[in-house]
Amino acid sequence: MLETSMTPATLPRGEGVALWRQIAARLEAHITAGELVAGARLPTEAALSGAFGVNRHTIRRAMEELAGRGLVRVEQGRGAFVAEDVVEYPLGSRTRFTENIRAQAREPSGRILRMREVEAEGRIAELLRIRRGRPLLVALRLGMVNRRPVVLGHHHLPLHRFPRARALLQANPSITAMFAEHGLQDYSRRITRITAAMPTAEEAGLLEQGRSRPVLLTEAVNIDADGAPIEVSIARYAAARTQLVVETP
Amino acid sequence: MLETSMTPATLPRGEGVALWRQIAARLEAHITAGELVAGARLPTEAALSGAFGVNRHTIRRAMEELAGRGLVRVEQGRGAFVAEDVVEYPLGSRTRFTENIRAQAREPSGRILRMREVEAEGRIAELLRIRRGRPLLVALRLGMVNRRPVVLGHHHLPLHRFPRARALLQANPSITAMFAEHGLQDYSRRITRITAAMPTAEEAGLLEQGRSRPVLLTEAVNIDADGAPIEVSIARYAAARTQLVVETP
DNA sequence: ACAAATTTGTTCGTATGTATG
DNA sequence: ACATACATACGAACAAATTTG
Repeated sequence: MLETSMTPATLPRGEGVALWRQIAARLEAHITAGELVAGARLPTEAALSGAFGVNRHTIRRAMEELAGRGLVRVEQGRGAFVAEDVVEYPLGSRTRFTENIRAQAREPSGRILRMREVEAEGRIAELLRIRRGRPLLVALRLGMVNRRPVVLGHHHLPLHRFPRARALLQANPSITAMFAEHGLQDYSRRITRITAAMPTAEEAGLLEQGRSRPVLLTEAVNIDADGAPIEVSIARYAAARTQLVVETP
Repeated sequence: MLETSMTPATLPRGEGVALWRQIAARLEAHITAGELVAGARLPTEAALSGAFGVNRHTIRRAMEELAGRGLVRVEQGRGAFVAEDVVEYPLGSRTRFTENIRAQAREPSGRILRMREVEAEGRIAELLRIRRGRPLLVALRLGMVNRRPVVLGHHHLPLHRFPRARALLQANPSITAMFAEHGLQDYSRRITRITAAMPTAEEAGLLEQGRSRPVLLTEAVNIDADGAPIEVSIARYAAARTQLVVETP
């Protein structure tokens, strides 16, 4: 294991390479060599500081580096883990969460966290091209890949078009399936706006990421075959685990 | 400053126009008049409530109005700021910084901050489809809109194909112009990968944004008419000022 | 690592004027 | 004339986030 292969405790000091860099490089080598598989837990900071004969701060600095580069993920009170590989999320007209994840040989899942009915207003009403005051269902959905949360999306659905949305989503947390149950076999994504932001405490918790890591923020409009908007989603992706990919043919 | 021009503390009360509306209107006038430039910080709620002689709640109600209309952005623990206009950055095959900004009736500019020659390696070599060790020019370019920095890009250019890149960029910091000078009239963007990250201190400084605000991180590959990669750029966008837009026709 | 200061966010309660039926 | 609802405005206290030392 790690302790055995890296206990050669003596790191060269004062030779121009900071200790934390050397430690980060060693840990990285272990990870890329596959000795530590994705999701595996690293030794505690205390254990590492003992093994390398350095202060815990030095270990933390190395971890920070690795976390910053997305190789490990540190969770307060739990430990440090080898980062899962990044989910690629193509943004094409036929963007489907489930299909896309399956295509990457991963296991998609989802959960509806909250649903509430509101009146359409402002920007959402405008994007959906409906009048203000029309009833909307707003579903908060957590999308997961290999059981790890990746995306938190607010889905705005016009209830006059999808009257059974609430019940259907209750039973099956797939937006696509809900559309299909309403007779909508095909839809496409028309526009996606992307920016980045810091998560709220709740968002960070749900996405299982630190408060200090950013989220990708997207606003997307889905349309039916006739070009009529059917859904507006505002989604937050754990940036450390997601890469949006735009291919232009 | 603000205090002087708006201290006429006495707002007409009981004349049919709510205090918070009057305050919102005044603040709006200051903003649209350009006395408060984009990104500038407004006085604190306490200061404003003192200046106008009203309760803090009344100020907050006015702020809420302005924030709702997107004129200001309020951040807990930090203050209220005049909203910067967001640059829309379409990610299509013909993505050109200069043209795009001009199309939004804004003034684009750019500056080459650093250039250095390196040997192609790892991922960059792979994306450019050249052998490792081939000479590359890496140009660090700061893209600005209306004189505000927006994007910081590392442009990786194969020197065997663009031997005069360095001199040309020195004279004119436009990548497109440099391509044209080498006889490349048209090129297109093939793929863009997008994620988000926190900036380093240097990046934050150059982008004139706080270290606690995220950047959009993109990796893009540009190709010539024959589909051969000609440039790989790794760019960081000030997320608060940028929206990447993907339209799918 | 910790504490202090600053600033916005939230939640009580109170009071007043206006429109409605 | 009265009751009710609603928006406006003020006050106090506390919570939460950020910055600074």
